[in-house]
Amino acid sequence: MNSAGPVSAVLQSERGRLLRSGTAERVTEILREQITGGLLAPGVRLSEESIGEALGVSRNTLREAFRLLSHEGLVVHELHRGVFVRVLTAADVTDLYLLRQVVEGAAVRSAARGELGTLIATVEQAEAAAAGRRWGEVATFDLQFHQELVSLAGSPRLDSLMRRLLAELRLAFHVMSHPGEFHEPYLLRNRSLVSLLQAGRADEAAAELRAYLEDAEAQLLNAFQQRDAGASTERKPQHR
Amino acid sequence: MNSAGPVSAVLQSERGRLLRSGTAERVTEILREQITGGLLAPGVRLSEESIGEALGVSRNTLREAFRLLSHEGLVVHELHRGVFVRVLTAADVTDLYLLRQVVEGAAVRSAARGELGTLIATVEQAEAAAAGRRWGEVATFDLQFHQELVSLAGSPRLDSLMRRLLAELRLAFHVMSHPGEFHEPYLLRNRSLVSLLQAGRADEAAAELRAYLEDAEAQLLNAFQQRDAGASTERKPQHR
DNA sequence: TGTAACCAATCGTTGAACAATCCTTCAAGA
DNA sequence: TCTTGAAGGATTGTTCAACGATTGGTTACA
Repeated sequence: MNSAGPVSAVLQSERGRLLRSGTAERVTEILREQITGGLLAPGVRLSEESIGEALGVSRNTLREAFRLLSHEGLVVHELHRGVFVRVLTAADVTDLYLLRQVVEGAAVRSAARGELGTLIATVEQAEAAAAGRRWGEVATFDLQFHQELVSLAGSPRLDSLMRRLLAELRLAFHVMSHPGEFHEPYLLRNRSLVSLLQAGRADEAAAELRAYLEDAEAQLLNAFQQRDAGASTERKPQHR
Repeated sequence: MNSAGPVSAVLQSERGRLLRSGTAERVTEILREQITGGLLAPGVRLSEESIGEALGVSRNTLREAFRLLSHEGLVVHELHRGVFVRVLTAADVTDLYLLRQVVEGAAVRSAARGELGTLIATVEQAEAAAAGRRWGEVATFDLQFHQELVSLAGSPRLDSLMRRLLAELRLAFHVMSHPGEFHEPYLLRNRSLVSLLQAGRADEAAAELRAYLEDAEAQLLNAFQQRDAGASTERKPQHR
């Protein structure tokens, strides 16, 4: 029983890194990265044969990965037709932002007595990236900021929910002409959000967050309206 | 265009049931039912060979189903060891109820202007089941009530989140001696919750819900403490 | 022009095979 | 007695090949 000392505790935290493996999981990660990164555009069909060959895995293993991605909402599985990178609708955006309001709102309320150090660091990284006009990083750090905000709640399930939520949201970002720059104006608001939290003004922080999300949603929906308006004139059959 | 009447709407809602097929999905449903129903007890190992043979599906198909259940948190997948029905900890219960507070709290706030008809019907079905001492049905209708409460928010993602949440929660119920009767005292509170919503007293409804969930969580945690206390004396190796 | 029949491509599922890993057992040694 | 180490069997991880089922497109025909 004395073996359950600090050594054991440290090792236990590392255990996950050892056990986690599995080709299917790794394939899932790769595909998720490609999809959220925009390399696999929404609407594209993911053929079992071609992708399996490209990654050097068998169809069965690939199918396990597809099932996971389908469960996360990043791809859509249509029977006997294959899996397609999901094409989000305006309704999806609305739904995603409703969820963000709920999740991040709850996180902010419980973040008053949290450790804000990592949050501040991320804000500064984002600002540095914006100063250097590295828009890709700006987007990454912006999303990371909100992920860390939720993690202050200390709930594993809220964390993974937020992670999936943001992954889906990245699908939506790709409809815009300049997805990276989209995030830039919100860095100031991230900064002020942290300031309010530091000052312990939780109510104001919640209000600021709500307005933040409403604005971002409106801006995204606007981009979607432009896309849908153009879709009727241009010929751009996603599929079906 | 006149064909897009009520008939079309009904058929469209049923379309999913037609298109959805796939052995893996059906296997997933069966296993999920068995697990949440308690027939496959927490800690039990799900052997690929035996279950595959019992259901008459191949190992590959079964593994796809396992991946989905693992993603839902109903089973735990350990590399090269197999999948096990999840054994929840007290921390899991706390986390699940934190999520319920967030999700159902948000739902109640947006339920004031909702249609409460189905909600009332479910309460009455639960009360009838309780009068007949059909505890299994009481539990089912109680959970259905909360599912319908969330569905008032009109968010597909919130719906599926709540569905998975309740499925996991059922895992926790099985640690109690009389899982069915556990729900009975809460039927009164479901009823009063609806009454408050009908009266448009949203704030009081939210407060009632919060207290409701706090009580249920405490009761569940109590059952878990009893289990963990007994586990140290009895020899009851779940696995490992 | 429209419809029916055909055909190629792909998915859905199965079964078998082999490697990798884990668990159990048992024996050897301190 | 306790720990360590070495088989051995059992189960999972992954691949491969096969065949039926479904889909989408193309051709032939009325």
